[in-house]
This record gives sequence, structure tokens and C-alpha cells, in this order.
Amino acid sequence: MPELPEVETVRRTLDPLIRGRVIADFDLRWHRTLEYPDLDAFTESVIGAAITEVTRRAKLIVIHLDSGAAITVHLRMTGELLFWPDPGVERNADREPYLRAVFTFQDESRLLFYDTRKFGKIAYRSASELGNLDQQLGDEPLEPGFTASRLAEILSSRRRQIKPLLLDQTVIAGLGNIYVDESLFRSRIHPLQISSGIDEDRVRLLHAAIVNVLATAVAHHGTTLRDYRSGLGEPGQNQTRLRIYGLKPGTACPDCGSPLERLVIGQRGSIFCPSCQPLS
DNA sequence: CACTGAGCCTGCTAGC
DNA sequence: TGCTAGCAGGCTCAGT
Repeated sequence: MPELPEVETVRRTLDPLIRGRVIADFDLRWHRTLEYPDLDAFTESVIGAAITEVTRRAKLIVIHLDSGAAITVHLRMTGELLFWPDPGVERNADREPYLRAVFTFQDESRLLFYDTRKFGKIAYRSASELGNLDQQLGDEPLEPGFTASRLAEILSSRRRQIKPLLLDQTVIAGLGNIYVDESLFRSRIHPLQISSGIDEDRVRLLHAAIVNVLATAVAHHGTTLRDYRSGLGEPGQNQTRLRIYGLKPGTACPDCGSPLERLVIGQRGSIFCPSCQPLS
């Protein structure tokens, strides 16, 4: 599932490819892929607009338009945003059933949105709507402002289980199930630990783990377990660097050898080592 | 405020 | 081997 590193990789690959291109057509293949506004309003707003740059906020890809507005794309679980340069070359036929939306540019190159499970969302946002959205989202963990003391402030000001807290995009933006499990394992914190009860040294470890895990994953173009691809269709390389995510309960902890456990926390499967990550 | 559960989806897999 | 029930999960919304 695309989290910050995967979305960032898509952003980086797409930005130089679609910057400056002018949208000539929009073809919606699955009506619910378009989140806002309705198809007519969306089409009217984006046709003729030129793309100025592609940025990222949390897990959102933000395609900025010369009007000051933007198109946001959320990949959710299985979304893929792919640049297709050559209109003459046939698209991958067996992927065609999962094609949910197509932006065609004036030069007939295309931006394709594939999404097997139809959870992904495309929306148009005015400059002010974009500002509101930004305000609703939490800290960017790879920005300089996200320091250990800032994390300490976030954790101590709430009394919540650490895992759901880290997954809350209004608190910290961009973490998902994979990187939260990895970060908690590396900093030896139980996923049900109450945030305000984590001591300062442990918070420092957690901060280092989050930053390190995310930065490493970005450097390796994200984690591809199944569906995730970059804007060029390339899989990521970070999957070999995961230490605990994907392991089954009962298998030996890679650090201490004791059997791993699985819990469902906030509707998400959570793998951890009860020995390395004791609840305190 | 913190937490829970339903709903959105469909490919894959564990278990029969 | 073939079938099917249930799992996977980011996010929103409603309810406790």
C-alpha cells in the first residue's frame, strides 16, 4: 500500500514528465474514482489547464495547475498513477479493466490512473480548498520541523494508543501500516502503548526510527509488496529492508528469536515482538 | 476526546 | 484439484 515513500517516489517520477503539459481531455472510467466535484465541473475546471508542478502532502499527490488550483490524487490501497508518453503504443491490455481515469494532454501523451480495488480518489481543489486541506493534515515527518522534541510534544499531549496515533494523518502525515510496524519494532515500543507514557529516551528512538525508516524507503523508491509502481511503472526496492512487516505470527523475531504476535488494532493487522516490544 | 465498527472494493489464499 | 469464505487495509462517517 502506498505510504509516504511510495507516494513521494511517484511524485518524483511524474514531476519532470508532466510539468508544463496542458490537459486536453479527461476520461472517467469508474464514477466513484472522482471524489469532488461532479464530472462536469471537474472536466470544465481542468481542461485547458497547464501543470506547473507536482508536489506531495501526506499521502496525496498534488498536481498544481496554472490557475492556482490543483488536482489531488490519493492512491489508497492499489492506485497507480502512470505516465504514458506514446499514444501510438498500445497500453497493457490485461491492466485495462483496472483503468479508472485517463488524463490526455495536448500532445496526446497520457496520465493513467489504475486502481484494482477502486479505493483511490481524484479531486479538484481550489487554492483555498488546498489550504484548508493542508491545515487539516499533521506534521510531515521528513520535514526539518519534525524533531524529537516535536514528537515528544505530540505524544505527551494525547493519551492514545501509539499505533493508531501514528496512523492518524491529522497528527503525523504519511505513515501507514507498514512503516508504523517497522518504526515501533525498531524503537521497541508495543503498538498498544499509551503515547503519553513513553519516556523521553524512547521517544527519541521512535523519532529516529520513523525518519530513518521513511528516508531509507524513499531512497529505495518505496516498498513493492504487490501493486505499487512508480510513475514510470517501476517497482520499488525497499521490500528487502523490512524487518518485521509481512512476517507471520509465530515466526521467530529477527532480533531475539521469540515468536512474533499479531493483533488487530484500529482495524489493522499489527505484527510485533512481545519480548522486544513489552507493554509498560 | 478516544475509540469502535461499518462501508467502500476485489484479488488472493487458507482451509475444506 | 476446485471451490469458497474471509482476509487485506486507508479513510470517512456514525455511534458509544
